[in-house]
Amino acid sequence: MADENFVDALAQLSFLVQNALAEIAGRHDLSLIQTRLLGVLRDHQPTMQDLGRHLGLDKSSISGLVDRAERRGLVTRTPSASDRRVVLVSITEDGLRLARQGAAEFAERIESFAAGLSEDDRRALTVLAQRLIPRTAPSA
Amino acid sequence: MADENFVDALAQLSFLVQNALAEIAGRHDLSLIQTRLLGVLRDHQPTMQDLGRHLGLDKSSISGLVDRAERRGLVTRTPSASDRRVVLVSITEDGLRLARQGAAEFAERIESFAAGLSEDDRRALTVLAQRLIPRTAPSA
DNA sequence: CGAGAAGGTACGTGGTACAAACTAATTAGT
DNA sequence: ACTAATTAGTTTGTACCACGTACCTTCTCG
Repeated sequence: MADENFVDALAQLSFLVQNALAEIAGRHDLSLIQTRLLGVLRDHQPTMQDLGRHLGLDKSSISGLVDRAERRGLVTRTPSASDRRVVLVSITEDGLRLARQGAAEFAERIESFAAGLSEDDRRALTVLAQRLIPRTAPSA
Repeated sequence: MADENFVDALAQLSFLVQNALAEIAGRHDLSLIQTRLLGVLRDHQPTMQDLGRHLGLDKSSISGLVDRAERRGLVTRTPSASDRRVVLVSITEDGLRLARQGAAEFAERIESFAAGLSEDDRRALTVLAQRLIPRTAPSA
């Protein structure tokens, strides 16, 4: 396939972005998955199971993930009023602050990569990227 | 920043690609990092330290990684002739086969995402992506 | 009410990553 | 040339991440 370059470019770009993400997360002593956890919790107060779906993880993995985040005071568990089996996970003030700062640093980093791109280039890249992304792609 | 969309699109795209990679690797009972290991070894016969640089890992992490891959017969260690401290890592036939097949499946998957893109779109995306990638970005 | 389904947790296993301590081989300094 | 410092790799200990399994509690449905 002459499309080797295309596939390669996307792969390298994905590593570039993920490495930036991991590096920034690490600066705050967070792993990539913990960062994603906080990212999800910024806009939702899901059940453990919801989290599993969002992050593509088994429920037992979520237990541990939330355990560790809770131990660090980034997240809290609340029993659901309507179903006593269910646990709702929320972000704390500390967690929220971390999430916001991480997001800002990430945006800044991406911008720095894109320093050589014009406004039009960025728009074009944004549109092309969005056309590749199916409806249910996981977010940060 | 009105560039929120830009950053978001790149982040989502990176997750899309990485998830595809991880899923395909998992199909062959490989982790993402093992896949990258095989990818590097396809074109090089590096020392442990070289590998650490390529993959951005500590030498102790490389030891374990190569250990596990060697146990599965995907990789071999060879002592260097010129420096008896050094170990050269090579891919085996089995490893090579796995790497090639994985790469093919990955390319196919990416193509399927890009099904809606014209030839021109792909070229444009490739060029834009390459302009974001510094010369020393890690490869698959 | 009783059987089974659903939500979470606990535990065991294995991969991943790092730092620190260690061995062996090479290179530098005098 | 001989010691001192450096370099390559491994080992060990710790922590995180992910999964499957077993288990407990709570719901739901017949």
